[in-house]
Amino acid sequence: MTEAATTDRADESTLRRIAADRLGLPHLRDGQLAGMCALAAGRDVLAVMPTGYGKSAIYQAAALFIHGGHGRVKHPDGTAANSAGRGPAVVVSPLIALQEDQLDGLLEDLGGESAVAINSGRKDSEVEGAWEAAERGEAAFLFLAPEQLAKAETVERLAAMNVALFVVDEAHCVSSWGHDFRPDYLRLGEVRGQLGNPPVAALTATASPPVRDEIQQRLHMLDPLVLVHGFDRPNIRLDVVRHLEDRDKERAVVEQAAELHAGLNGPGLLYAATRKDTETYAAELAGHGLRAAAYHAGRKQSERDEVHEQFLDDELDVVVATTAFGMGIDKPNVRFVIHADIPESLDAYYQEIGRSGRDGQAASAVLHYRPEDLGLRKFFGTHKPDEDALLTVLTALRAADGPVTQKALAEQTGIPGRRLTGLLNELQETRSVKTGKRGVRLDAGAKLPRVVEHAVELAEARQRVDRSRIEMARGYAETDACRRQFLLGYFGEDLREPCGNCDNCADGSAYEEDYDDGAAAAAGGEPFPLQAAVVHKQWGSGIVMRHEEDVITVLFEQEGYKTLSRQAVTDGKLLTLAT
DNA sequence: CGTTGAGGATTTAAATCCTCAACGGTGCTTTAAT
Repeated sequence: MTEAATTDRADESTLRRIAADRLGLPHLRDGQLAGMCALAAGRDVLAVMPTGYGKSAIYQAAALFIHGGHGRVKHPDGTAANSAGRGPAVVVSPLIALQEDQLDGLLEDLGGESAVAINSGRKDSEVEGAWEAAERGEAAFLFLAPEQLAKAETVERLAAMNVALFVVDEAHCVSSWGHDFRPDYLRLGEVRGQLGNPPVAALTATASPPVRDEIQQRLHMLDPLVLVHGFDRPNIRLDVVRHLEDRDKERAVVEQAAELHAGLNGPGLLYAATRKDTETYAAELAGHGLRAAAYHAGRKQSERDEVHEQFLDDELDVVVATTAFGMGIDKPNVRFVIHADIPESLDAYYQEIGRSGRDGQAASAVLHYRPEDLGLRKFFGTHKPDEDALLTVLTALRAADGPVTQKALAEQTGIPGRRLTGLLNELQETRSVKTGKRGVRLDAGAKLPRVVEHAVELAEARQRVDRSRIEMARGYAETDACRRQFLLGYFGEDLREPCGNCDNCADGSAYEEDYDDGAAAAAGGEPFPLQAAVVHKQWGSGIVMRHEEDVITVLFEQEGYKTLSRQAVTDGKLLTLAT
């Protein structure tokens, strides 16, 4: 024990030295060193920290530590690995632009070919050069998108070089994109296995408890160290403006942008739900004399780059954007974030408003809300499984004798690769279909129509959870209580007092009808305290997320967020504390 | 689920009302045609 403790301290000082000397970080913030130590010792780490806090330093220092030969990493299955320490950290990043940013930063600090990237934006010769730098042991970091890891050759080539760490940046994408938009995100846990189960670092700026759980599960993380830091952003003022008519909302949004820009004397973001709306708002703001530009995925890459650059250089007052704008943006002086339409979840909302006030100065987040706007979010979240296609895939799997590679399956069924991945993800949820080293296979005893049915049920369950997340966003918009208490509660943080910096605190409604949690708990009157694990007769196990005067909100694993009447809970004995 | 725009019907024959279909976000990669 003592020996191990001494060694840990030695590692700690080595990591501090690496951070200071090689990454230019002489002072580490809360959680950074703990994360580095855990990773360097082979433990998985999930870091939930805002952009600019220094999440990346966690994996960077740990990777340099291992890559430099300090590693004595033991994999969770007990096998030793990386004693030579020459393999790179594989960093999965959702956007090529983010890969390039990270790469530039590392090359500035470390030089040479210490970091490389593999993506479609590079010439074949560059890609081959990157591979060779990694194979020589020169590159300590290799950046790529999850789609690259969908290619068997890529995974095989990586597996041959003793990967030091498996890093998933913007890890909330696993949960938010993996289920439809970018299905390769759901394969990362398997890929990790094929790479010999290196320690995983999952990094994200925002993730509510169920999203954290899903990240851990999908990446096959074992007993990870979960670090949550820098979550509350008290300098961001929170407001919600409710509207009945669309026209009134539109006018109010434009006026508000002009007012906030003048009042806070700085640039801001305006988020709208559709591309068309971003164009309309940008034109109207320009009519008010503001330097405004629209940003969405339908614009040319060159135009998007220009908007991005102008914004960073303070040459724009407002960027009007869809959700396409923002990931990786680290601009300190963004003074306001206005939402013309409510986002699909508070996870998305918190991430978007978190782009303001990074410098700690006063900033403002205003949500313009109409209940009707939730309809579009429901539509975006509606993806019913294609039962015929599922059956086609299952039939092909049944016909095959033993495991089939995905490539063969694609040829056989005529379903293109990406779509097939999505279908296989849905089928794998049922556990009747599994992916092994030699390919995909179907359980011998499985009844095909039953498997399809099961896959549909699971997809529907997921959709129920998504709907409940939309309902939580509605709850935020409609609450009379402190907005910050609501938001932080959603992320599992307990803010004891109303914040004093939101509209409901300002008009006093946050102090009325206040169900005093602390007092009730102290008096022994609250049988289900915040964060308590509970079991519901019908909905199974969950966690208490929120108390109000007459209702309790519980997050159920299978059903999502449910609001229960306190009366019914007390009278009907619906809930029991989990043991 | 809600908004929008086209087209037809109605009636203040030039504007208004109605119905119904279409549409709505996020990015990787690879390939074919200029």
